[in-house]
Amino acid sequence: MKATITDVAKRAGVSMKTVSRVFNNEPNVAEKTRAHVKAVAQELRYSPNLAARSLATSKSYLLALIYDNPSPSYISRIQRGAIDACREVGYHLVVEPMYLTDAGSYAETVRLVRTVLDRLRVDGVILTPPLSDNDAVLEVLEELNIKCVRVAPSNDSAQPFVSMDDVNAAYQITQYLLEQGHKDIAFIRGHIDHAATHQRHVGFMRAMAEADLEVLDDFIVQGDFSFESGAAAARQLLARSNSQRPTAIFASNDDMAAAVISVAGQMGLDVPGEVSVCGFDDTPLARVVWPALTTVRQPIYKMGYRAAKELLRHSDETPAKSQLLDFEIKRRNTVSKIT
Amino acid sequence: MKATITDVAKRAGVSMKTVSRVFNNEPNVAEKTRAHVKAVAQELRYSPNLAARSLATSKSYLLALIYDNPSPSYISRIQRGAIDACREVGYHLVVEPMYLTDAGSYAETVRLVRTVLDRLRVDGVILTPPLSDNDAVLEVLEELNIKCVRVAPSNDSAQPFVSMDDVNAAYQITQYLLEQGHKDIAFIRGHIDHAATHQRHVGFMRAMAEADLEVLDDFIVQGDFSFESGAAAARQLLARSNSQRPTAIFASNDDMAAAVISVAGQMGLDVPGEVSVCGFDDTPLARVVWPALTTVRQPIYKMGYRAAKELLRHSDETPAKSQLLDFEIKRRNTVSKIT
DNA sequence: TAATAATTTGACAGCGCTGTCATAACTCGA
DNA sequence: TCGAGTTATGACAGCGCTGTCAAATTATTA
Repeated sequence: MKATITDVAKRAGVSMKTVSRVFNNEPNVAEKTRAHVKAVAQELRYSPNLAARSLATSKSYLLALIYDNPSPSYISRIQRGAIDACREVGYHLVVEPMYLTDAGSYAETVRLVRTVLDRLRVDGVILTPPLSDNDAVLEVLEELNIKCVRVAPSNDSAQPFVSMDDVNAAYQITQYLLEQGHKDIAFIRGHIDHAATHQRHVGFMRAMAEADLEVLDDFIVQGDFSFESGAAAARQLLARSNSQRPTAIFASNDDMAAAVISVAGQMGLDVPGEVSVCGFDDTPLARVVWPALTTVRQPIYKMGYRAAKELLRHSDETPAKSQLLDFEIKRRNTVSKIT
Repeated sequence: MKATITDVAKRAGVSMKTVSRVFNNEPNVAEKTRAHVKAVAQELRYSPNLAARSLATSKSYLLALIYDNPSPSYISRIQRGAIDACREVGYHLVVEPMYLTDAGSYAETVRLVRTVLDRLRVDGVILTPPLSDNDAVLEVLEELNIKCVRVAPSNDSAQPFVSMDDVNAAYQITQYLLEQGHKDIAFIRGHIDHAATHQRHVGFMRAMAEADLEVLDDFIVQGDFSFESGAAAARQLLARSNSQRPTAIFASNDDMAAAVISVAGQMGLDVPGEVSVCGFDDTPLARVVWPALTTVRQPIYKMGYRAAKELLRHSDETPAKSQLLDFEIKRRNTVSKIT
């Protein structure tokens, strides 16, 4: 049915091994032979069988993206980046969501990770937050001896990671608020399991401290990155009387920021006239809400790309390297100057 | 390093074949033997090697999700459904985005599909719109003899599909608008390549026709499912003077509907007081905009699940079966009664 | 030109599993 | 108790490829 390497070899009048060499770009094949084999292969529509290759080399030519993150836009950007990197070298990406809550017990999830990896024997794993900080998962990976790159982790296990400087980004966007004359700035924290939650908080506090501004306890509200939690936080913050109300709210992601805008609208408060808002992430949502959200653009696609790239690197070259990517403050229309 | 079937066989004092039988739930193994083998396998932390299995059976235990759809939320719901179905039988999902425009020429994309499938030899493919109607891709699949299930297609190639009744859904939501007393209803069409675009249009027209209402040409505006296209359409529709303006706008997806709400807000028009809006899809966005959007809930997760399930069915059972799933009208806050 | 080195090629085993088919071990009824 | 029928088990080849290592060919040098 499908042409095999043997077919090509026979037809080209060479050994299987030579065909193999050609398809793996190995050296020591005469240019003439190489061209000929390629031609024959093309003619026969031959393409190597991954399974056989995999069995022979004990590599799977597969990377896994393991995630437990409810944001489709985040995941899909990571995914896209990873796939693009995979394609450059003929790899493929298998996606494995791990919804800890769904699966019942925590231990059960770890077991699922193990099962999946045990069977597939992928050549590398990309872990997104909050899984990138999950020690149990990391342990399984180590035990199974599978390379992994973590996206935006906080703890420093030995594993390499790709990340951006969340602290600095939060610091900078807070500074921007400060420059616009805001002093009474509230902060909505993200999900407590995410490393970024703490980092962004730290960045915010640092900027405020440097400006010698005190932050009221009441102006720090815990959210969980969901729209609903943002709405609840906003209601709490905006319910105050005029003089008591923050002039700006920095929500630590876009969903929560969108909720703030929405709640403000419902309460008849003009954004950015009466209250300024910033988010974090630059999800598609940020451009879709009105007014368009001032936020931090995370290089999410690039993180996925770089993570996969790192996994795909021949490890005999330079040692694994973690990377910090650039972010960008997107000034749009939800922040006004205070005079 | 990793335990193989031979190790288990030796340790359990049986042949490899018996171990194999146990792991494939084949009959004709004594209960006692079965239990013993399982115990030994557990002890050795054995799990079968997919690649070897794949080579021996010429099945890959892999399904592919091939898509060319810019909506992360759509894709991620399909993906999730498909993965859940895969897990039930130990399969895995590899994702392969195909961005026709990115790749340059159209032919090149088809070539990419072929390359990817040629190498991976997945056991089945799920195609989402608009790829589900792409004849060139379908042809490649046929030629490679790979099973496929299409999600929400329009044309009827022989391939099975999962879908919902878009015509009927559009019909029903239009009727709902009609029941609320609206007569001047505008419709924003989706991307012209998507089958759903036409189906929803048909449903809308049917409801209007049955109510003996004429639809002005100007009240049918072409969009492309993007927020921006929805905004443009909305500006055009809402710029009219009061008496000329539609009292309701039915956008054929949520992104465009969100744009309508946003533009209305910018123009100082109250939603739903002065203009009612409905969308289609029930994306997360629908609950996040304000007021919350009245829309049609598509069973997207379920489509992914069913599509994979169909692919995974032993084809010797009943023949391939296409399925039409249920939708649901979500009445939220963007439609008001006209008196 | 012969000897040596470098390059190119191929034979063959084996990666871990399952399909086929033969054999062994049981049932059970007469 | 003996075979016929049934169930349980195993030997072995081979899926399509690559790693190893030896052989053949070509290039280089003295």
